Amino acid sequence: MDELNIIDISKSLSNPVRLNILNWLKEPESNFPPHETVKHFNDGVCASYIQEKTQLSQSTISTYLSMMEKCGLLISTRHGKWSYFKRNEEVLRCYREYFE
Amino acid sequence: MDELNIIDISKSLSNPVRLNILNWLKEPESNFPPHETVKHFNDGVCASYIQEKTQLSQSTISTYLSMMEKCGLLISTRHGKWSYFKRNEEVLRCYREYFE
DNA sequence: CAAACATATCGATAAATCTCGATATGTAGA
DNA sequence: TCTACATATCGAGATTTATCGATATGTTTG
Repeated sequence: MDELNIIDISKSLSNPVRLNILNWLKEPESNFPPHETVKHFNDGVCASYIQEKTQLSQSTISTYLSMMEKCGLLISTRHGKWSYFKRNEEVLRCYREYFE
Repeated sequence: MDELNIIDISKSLSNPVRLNILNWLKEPESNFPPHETVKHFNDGVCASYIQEKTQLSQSTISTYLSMMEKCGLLISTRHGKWSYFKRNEEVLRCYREYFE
């Protein structure tokens, strides 16, 4: 992992809401209600559930999720009209290893 | 390590100059000239050497080093009129573990 | 195709950060 | 105590980030 990515990941992690999102996604079952059309959390949690939990505006959360995806922290998957987001554990591992 | 500290550490790490400083301090011998009054790097590197290497102003680097110390990333030690800075490996370990 | 809905993008404004020069503080030595 | 020097702090302007409402895009279904 190169330095540019480390900077962008660190920027994502330097905001409490974004840090919360990353933490909530560790255990979607206990932090979010079940999805209606998808019966599992294999691809993570849909954006609207995350937005609802944060109490910030839809546009803000969409921007946050997008920047977290761009730097690699999250993986997004589109199912119909919903976008699901889950943690990218491999990128997180690389980020940790950078500081070893 | 609580969330507040994670935020402040992430902020420190989200600036390329500060990230460089942290990396340089991994190997002071190969990144800095020897000190004159102190014959080792046991307490890290003095602020003026770091400032010189970054090419930023003295006040900027002093602020950077201070914020990196406040969040725990660095340990500072005063020897006479010089302040030495070294990595705080324990805090770095806690930071890494937070994301496991 | 039209309506409904989830998400993304576009300005805009307020707040925070970056970075500096100027100045203050602390320390060593004449 | 006076000077020199290393570091810290202050105040300010430029840049970036946070966050919003409005609007655009994409998807499903009647």
